[in-house]
Amino acid sequence: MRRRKPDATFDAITRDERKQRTRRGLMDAALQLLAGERSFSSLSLREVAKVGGVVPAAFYRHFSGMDDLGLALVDDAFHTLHDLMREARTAPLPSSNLIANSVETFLHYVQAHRLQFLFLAKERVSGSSVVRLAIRKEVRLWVSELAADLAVIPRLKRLSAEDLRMVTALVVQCVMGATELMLDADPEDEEALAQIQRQAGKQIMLIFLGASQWKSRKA
Amino acid sequence: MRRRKPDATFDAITRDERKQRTRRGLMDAALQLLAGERSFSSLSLREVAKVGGVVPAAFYRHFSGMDDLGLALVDDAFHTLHDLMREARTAPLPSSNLIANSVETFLHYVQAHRLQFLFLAKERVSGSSVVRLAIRKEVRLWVSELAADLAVIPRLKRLSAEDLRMVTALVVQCVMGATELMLDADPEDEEALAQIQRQAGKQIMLIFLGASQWKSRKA
DNA sequence: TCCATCAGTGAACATGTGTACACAGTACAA
DNA sequence: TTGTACTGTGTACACATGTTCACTGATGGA
Repeated sequence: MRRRKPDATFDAITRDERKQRTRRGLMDAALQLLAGERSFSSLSLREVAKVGGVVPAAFYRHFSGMDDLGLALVDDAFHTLHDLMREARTAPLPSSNLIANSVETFLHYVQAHRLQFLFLAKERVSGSSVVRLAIRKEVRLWVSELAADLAVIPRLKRLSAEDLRMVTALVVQCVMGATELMLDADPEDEEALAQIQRQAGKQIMLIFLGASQWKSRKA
Repeated sequence: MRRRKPDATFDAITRDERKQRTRRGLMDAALQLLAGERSFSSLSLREVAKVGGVVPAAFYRHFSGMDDLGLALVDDAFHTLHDLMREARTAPLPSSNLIANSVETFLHYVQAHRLQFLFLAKERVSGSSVVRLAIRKEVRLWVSELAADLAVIPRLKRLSAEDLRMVTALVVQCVMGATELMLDADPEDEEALAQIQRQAGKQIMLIFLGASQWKSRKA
């Protein structure tokens, strides 16, 4: 019997490894189906199983149902996002046009993980309540982290905690909006993508401009 | 045998009127089903027909399919929104805290037409491409209108057309974000709603603050 | 070597789905 | 009053769906 599979390396195919692979396959199948105009809640278990190259019943060996798959996708996507944030924090900070650079970095990242962010953008607002709440929780967490990061910027130091969070929420909203636009745009159309990126950059700069003047007006 | 309709007047039931009524019934049925955690694309024609109090086949007397119903709902919802805008334009303009007032008015309106805005918020990002594109088109139109309205504000007069649109888009994004939050919140929880409203008001004031300083920095 | 474990199979089920059709009752124009 | 147009009904069909079950065959520990 054949044990060689045309894999990258000699297959050290432990059973667990194989299981992880089909699990991943199911998740990718769902993402791929989502890439079109479908929404996660309109996907059927059988459909996902078929694209994942597995019989419906086998689906249950990995997930208890579609909701479970959804939660796994949420975890996965935010893991990706978390990686970006960590990476960005340890990178050198050219304070000259930090904002434009950050926005550019972020949106490139979105492009590179298009399907995952597409999933998040869609299900954040329309998914089953389990999935939706999971996403919202993670987004809130993200806002908190970002607020902590922004707190060290001199111009924003004077803001109260509440106002800082308000500003951060606005920034995140702006970024999410730009993300949605990018996901809706043709991924090949470089110019359109650049345009979206430019506008988002301007908007965030404007927010910071407003924020730097904020307290003085209230005081 | 048909049920009595407890209408305001004796029913002067012309046939057209009756037809409009069941058509409306189907649209309301869809909205009501959407009120839960469902998304429009996961609704079935039969389901809508049942809640609308009509047999599946009768559905086709009013819509050619679910997509058609979706488009009708988009039209309807934006008609509602358009009414608000017109109303707001003709209202007296207390320029003192115009922003806070406008935000309050808008968000109250959202509450009053909860189901329609819920539909828009969900399908804007996740629906079938026909419905989604229809919504995006209307939103762009709305941004244009709003930009024209904002162009007369003294502080914003100096902005270029492109920058004005950029600012307006940011305002709209902020409002849509607040709308989503309201739709997710418990409609009974007055305090939570007020909190969302307050934050949105602050955010928009901050945007205007930034906008009023914008050109001077570029010049 | 042997054998328990377990990812994946294939068939079966009850139910839900979109759509088509002939039909029924009635508003309305003639 | 009569006839027609038309909204809504009931039934039927072919197919998709979620979930279950007994099964198979390879893996990997003993």
